[in-house]
Amino acid sequence: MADQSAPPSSESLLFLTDEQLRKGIEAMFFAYRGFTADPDRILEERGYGRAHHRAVHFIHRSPGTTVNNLLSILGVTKQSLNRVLRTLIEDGLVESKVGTKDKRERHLTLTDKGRELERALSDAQRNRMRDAYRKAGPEAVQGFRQVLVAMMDGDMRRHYLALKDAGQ
Amino acid sequence: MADQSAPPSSESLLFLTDEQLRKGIEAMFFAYRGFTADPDRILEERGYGRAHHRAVHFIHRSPGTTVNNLLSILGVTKQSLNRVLRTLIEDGLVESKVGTKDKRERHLTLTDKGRELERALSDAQRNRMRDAYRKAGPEAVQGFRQVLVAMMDGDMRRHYLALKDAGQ
DNA sequence: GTTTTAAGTCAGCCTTGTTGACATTCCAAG
DNA sequence: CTTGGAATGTCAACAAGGCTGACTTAAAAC
Repeated sequence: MADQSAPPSSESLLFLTDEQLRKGIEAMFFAYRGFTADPDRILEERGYGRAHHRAVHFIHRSPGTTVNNLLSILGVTKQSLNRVLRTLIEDGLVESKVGTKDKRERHLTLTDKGRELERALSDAQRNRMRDAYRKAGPEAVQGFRQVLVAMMDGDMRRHYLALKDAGQ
Repeated sequence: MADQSAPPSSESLLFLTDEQLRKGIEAMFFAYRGFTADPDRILEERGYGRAHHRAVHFIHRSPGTTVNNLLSILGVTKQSLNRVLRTLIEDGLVESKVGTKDKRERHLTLTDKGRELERALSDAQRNRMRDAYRKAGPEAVQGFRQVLVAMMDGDMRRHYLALKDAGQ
């Protein structure tokens, strides 16, 4: 599924100067700032940080996910995640239910309050993304996603592709 | 939400469902991990962090830049930057020279040792970027950059565009 | 001569990452 | 039934790298 598109074999020469690549790197750096700017503002108002955002996002995306699964998606230690998760549970944004089949596992879901925060964050981020897409045009969107996927490490690509997708 | 599986091919109206936007957001998140993974490894070996990388990158990019200019590009406080800059100067990677015209200013340049680190970091990062570009194809590269630029905040876009560019 | 600007420094705080050690629970294999 | 190991949680300590606020020094600007 990863790469079956026509390899640029025949004219596989992309003229990629160091300067062009450098501009790509810098674009990534500056764009990521924009990407996180709106959520950061909302989070700060409510006393949370990016770590909370990430947790809320992926719990929303995969309701009932286990702590271990979340750990491997987020790529942090359980101690680090636990601190964040604990405050979210205490504040009533996340619910942790002991597994029925395997009672060692905890299944995480958002509460109404948690969904409300997720809404606010993802609305802001989607608006930014939509504006960027509109400015760049439909063809750009395709290319954007393709390059990003190609930039991921294998593990992360696997996680990315595993997320429920309502079609490209 | 019934059926949006058809890609909006070359339509000027973008059908941007929440799901599509969400996948873009997640792609950005996972890709940024890949983007920083290689430099992070190199930095760790040498006892530096991403903050050092950013400083070294932009000093290399704009030799002789002042501290104030660097501050506005990086978007951090001078106390934060100073801590990083001090270790780089102590370790002999960066040189700080009093300005000739305005003696309040310090002009920052990389030493040979600094250039060596910058080389290692940017080689790794460019290789990743080049591979991603190759996998995605030439048209994707255009779109990638366009969306990223559109995603930047105004200030950052200004900085980005101001960086010397040896042509697209 | 006063004010403003550029830079540096000190102290302290916060978030979010890390290790390491250890307790608990409980599934599953022997 | 017992035990090993997996999944989770928790405590403590630490580090990087953000932040604010207060303050100094030097030089430029007015």
